[in-house]
Amino acid sequence: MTESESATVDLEIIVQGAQEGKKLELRLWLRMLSTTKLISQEIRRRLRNEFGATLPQFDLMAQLYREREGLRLGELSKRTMVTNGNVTGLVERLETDGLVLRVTPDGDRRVTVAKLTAKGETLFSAMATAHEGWLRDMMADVDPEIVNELWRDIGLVKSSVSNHLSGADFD
Amino acid sequence: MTESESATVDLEIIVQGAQEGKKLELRLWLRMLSTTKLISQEIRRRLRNEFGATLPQFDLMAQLYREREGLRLGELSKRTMVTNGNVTGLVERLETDGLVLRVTPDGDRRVTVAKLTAKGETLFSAMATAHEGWLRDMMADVDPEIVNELWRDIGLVKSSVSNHLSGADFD
DNA sequence: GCCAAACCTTTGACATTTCAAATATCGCTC
DNA sequence: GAGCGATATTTGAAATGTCAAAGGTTTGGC
Repeated sequence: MTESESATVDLEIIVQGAQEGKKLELRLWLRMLSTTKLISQEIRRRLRNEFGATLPQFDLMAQLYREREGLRLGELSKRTMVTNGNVTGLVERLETDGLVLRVTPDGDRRVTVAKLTAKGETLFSAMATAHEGWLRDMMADVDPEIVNELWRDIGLVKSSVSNHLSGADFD
Repeated sequence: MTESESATVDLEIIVQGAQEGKKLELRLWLRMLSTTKLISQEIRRRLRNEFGATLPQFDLMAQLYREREGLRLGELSKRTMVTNGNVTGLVERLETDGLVLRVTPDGDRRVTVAKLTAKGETLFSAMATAHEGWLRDMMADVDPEIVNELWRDIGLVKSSVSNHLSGADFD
């Protein structure tokens, strides 16, 4: 029935020779990537089954939920880490579904501001509650202390990566 | 250098109220996700600029590089965590580029086996070397001890998640 | 006021992604 | 040896994703 046959897949197979103390970073990366994919797929499946929504839509609405006055599309693009062109279509579809509203402010006609509708706020609120529970469940076997450490240490990775990007990625 | 002001996008904004000891799992997830996106985008950019390849193509070739005799498409699908239908198109394009070969074994005509060509092996070998270096560079500021810990602890997360999937997904 | 540079969004071409349904083949039972 | 269920891949529709180029708008220098 499910399309994915058996899913404890292992992207990490690529490495295999890394246990000798070399390629630690590659090994970590592959495990991060496969774990993230696993969690994403689970969340996507549940969002779809229980709310008929997609993960990118959820991500976008999450940003708008925090900014009730709405956000410019460029700002949405930065916060969701999605390209401008992509945001255009995403917002378009959400507007069709009546979850998001698009407005052009008087001051600057280059700008489009997206904003959650009442319907959008209601839906997102429900999804967010469920979403948080799913994550708690999925990570139930992990000691909260470890969760905390991971949060802190992944922050170190994020900082390091941010400081070693090739493309000009600055504000 | 904290990532807060300089360009490092922040999916984590969704949380904000989590620092009080609640929603630890959500907070971790958002940081994992944003970090993974950041690294993925950097790798994608470099693969594109330096090799004219895409990340999914690289992932797929990585699996084939480890199995010189080739892999069935279903097996490729599992290992790359990509759906069957997706693998079809991916392999199709790689074959067009002369990097991969498709063969139907005599024994079972339902099956398609994909295999790297000599050209594919040469290209992947170069990409893999570069790829490993990129990761080492990006994580250069992180203590190797921490990298090791992260690898181990993310393994705990992965296990926990695997044991709490809704779809029947076991090996 | 004018114009060039900068800014914001959209568009278009293409690749990737999922899901569900369709195809094709194999294995087994009778 | 006909057919049924299981297996393996492909196909098709819709959404997401990147990138580059094109469209409007605004701004600043003159």
